[in-house]
Amino acid sequence: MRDMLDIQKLLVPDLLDSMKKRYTVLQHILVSGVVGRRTLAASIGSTERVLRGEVEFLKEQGLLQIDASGMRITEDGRALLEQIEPLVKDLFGLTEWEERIRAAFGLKQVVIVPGDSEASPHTKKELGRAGASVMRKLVKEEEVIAVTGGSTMAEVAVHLNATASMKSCWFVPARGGLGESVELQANTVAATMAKKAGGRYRLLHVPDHLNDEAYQSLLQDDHITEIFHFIRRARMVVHGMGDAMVMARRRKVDPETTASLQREGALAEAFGYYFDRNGRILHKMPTVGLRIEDIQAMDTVIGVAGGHGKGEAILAVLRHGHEDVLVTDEAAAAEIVQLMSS
Amino acid sequence: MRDMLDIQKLLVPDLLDSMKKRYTVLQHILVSGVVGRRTLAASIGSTERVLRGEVEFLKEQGLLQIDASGMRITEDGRALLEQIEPLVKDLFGLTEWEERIRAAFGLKQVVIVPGDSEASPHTKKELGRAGASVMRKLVKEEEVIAVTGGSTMAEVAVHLNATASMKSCWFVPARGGLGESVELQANTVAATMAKKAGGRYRLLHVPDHLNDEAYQSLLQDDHITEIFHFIRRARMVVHGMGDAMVMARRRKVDPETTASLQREGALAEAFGYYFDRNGRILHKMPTVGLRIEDIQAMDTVIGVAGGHGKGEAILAVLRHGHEDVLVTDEAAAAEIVQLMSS
DNA sequence: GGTACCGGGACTTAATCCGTCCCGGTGATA
DNA sequence: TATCACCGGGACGGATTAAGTCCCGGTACC
Repeated sequence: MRDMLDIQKLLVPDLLDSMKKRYTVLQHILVSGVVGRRTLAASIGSTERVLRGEVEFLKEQGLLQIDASGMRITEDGRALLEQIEPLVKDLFGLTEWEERIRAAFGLKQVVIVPGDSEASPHTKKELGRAGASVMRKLVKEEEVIAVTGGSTMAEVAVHLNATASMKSCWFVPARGGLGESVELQANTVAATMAKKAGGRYRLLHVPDHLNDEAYQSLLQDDHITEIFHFIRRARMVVHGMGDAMVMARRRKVDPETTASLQREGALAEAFGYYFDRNGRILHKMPTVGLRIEDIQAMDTVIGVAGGHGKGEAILAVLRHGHEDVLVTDEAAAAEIVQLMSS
Repeated sequence: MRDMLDIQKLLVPDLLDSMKKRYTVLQHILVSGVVGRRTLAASIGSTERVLRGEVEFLKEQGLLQIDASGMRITEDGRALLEQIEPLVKDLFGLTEWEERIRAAFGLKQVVIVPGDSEASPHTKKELGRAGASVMRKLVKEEEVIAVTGGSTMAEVAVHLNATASMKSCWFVPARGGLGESVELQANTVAATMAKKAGGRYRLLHVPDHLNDEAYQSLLQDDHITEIFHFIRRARMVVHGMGDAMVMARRRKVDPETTASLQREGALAEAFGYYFDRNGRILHKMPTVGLRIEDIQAMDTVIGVAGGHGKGEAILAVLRHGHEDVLVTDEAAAAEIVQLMSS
């Protein structure tokens, strides 16, 4: 049944909205017993005229009846409501979470796909598709888009495809990040995205963590600095999020830095920075690629991450306060919501 | 899953249409490989502009991509199509049957509810609801509506409810029909409908089958003849359909008439008449209530019947050629379609 | 190098949606 | 019993959307 809903979400998303609206109307009438149009409109938060349209439709379907004293639900309506309730919970529970998280952190948009992307490859794909879909919607012409690496971002890349705006864009890695396996590197993700989207890309072949000396000498290289500047032209960044310790290990951060991170309570990692549970950045190091001030000045910051256990990390990054869009899955969202309310 | 779709059909009736349209577009693109907008519009039978809307939507969803050489399906689109295919077959099988039966007999509308109303009480309820829904849609103000008896009609009555037009209507039995158990009698059905719909009713307390002598003496009674004339004012009749022999027995038709019916190949019964397999009326008897010429002059004739084994009878009534709307279930529809094509 | 078909932009018209206001009826209350 | 607040429904105009139609520049294939 879930499958069916997913398909409908893809094929007729606006009709699901309208289904929700009608369900809500019916639901309100059920609990109110008898209620008038204007009263109901106010309590639902709809306008009188719009509600009227819905009510007339529901009457037409025999789900509610109207007389001079107001509207009340019919037996058919009550039966339908009972039958459809689990469905609506399933469908719109996620919508409620989306809105709660969105409002709590002042985001532009939150998308939650059903399932657990850690447990199910299918959900991971869905997460990727949702991420790609958000990118498609928000991208502008002639834009530079910075992306990070990671398995989730790789999945996003796979589901991107060519649109007019995308074709005029440049894809660049947000950071060097050569520590990881090649198919998960930011460079690879940027290249894949460019290929899928019909756009162009530039790469940054530089290890992620450098000591000061090496960093300074890099800055002497004209080619490298030119790419740095190019990357900083990005107005959109799409990034994964992860557990701090897991990422430190994967990035092969040296033992003493790792120990220091641990001591300071590092919880999350995103675009090369480490965050504690309050979203404070723990670790200042010579950065290769986007700096934190670049992120802050960005038009659109899109975070994509999911899976059981990722909730805490995602929440930490959200608390840092510079995200615009979050794409996650049900498993992580459940944790986020739970942590938010505790 | 079917249940869920039925519910959705009630809340957002155009959901399936819209899904089907988009599915069809995608499907055509899949088989065509690369195809242009105008070519596709012609092959689907849609206008260019409408198709364009759908295509833009599908592009937005990442299900197809567009370049200068035409439109082609994406991997996501192909995956979705594969997932949805069995579902669509299931769903639109019924829609196709509806259209086939509708076209074959020149009906205004055919509604098929999924399931077998003989095997499942739930399907029987659905059949009733569908019948009531059709009535609601087609009824006019200040109308006289003639109804027959039977378990299906009783179910229709239960699902009727008050609308503005319905309230101004009169419900009358199409015929006397006192032979059956009281809750299935046409009189009872008419009364129930009137109560549910907020309308008024008049009854006809006369046995269904009479000999000539008794019939003539009835016509002397002013009260009775007045009701006869009232019933004949009906512009809409809603009736069940049944197996001829079963009905004859239930109506307690005398043995010699029963034998004669059997001899002549009586197959179906509807509004008191018996039909052979070609829809010819077998039996002329002094009628109490609507005469066959009344039926023929009717604006709207709605037949409601379903269940495994009823297909042949329904088909016989359809062949008689004065139906406007048929409401049936999947089990009976399957038989009808099968008999039609053989 | 020509041609036929491609997608996309633009404009107009038709239709629908929706905000707004009013009216007569009805049920509860004082 | 008189009053009043709230009921549904009718009406209407402005805004928004859908859709028919035509054109244009680009691309691919002949």
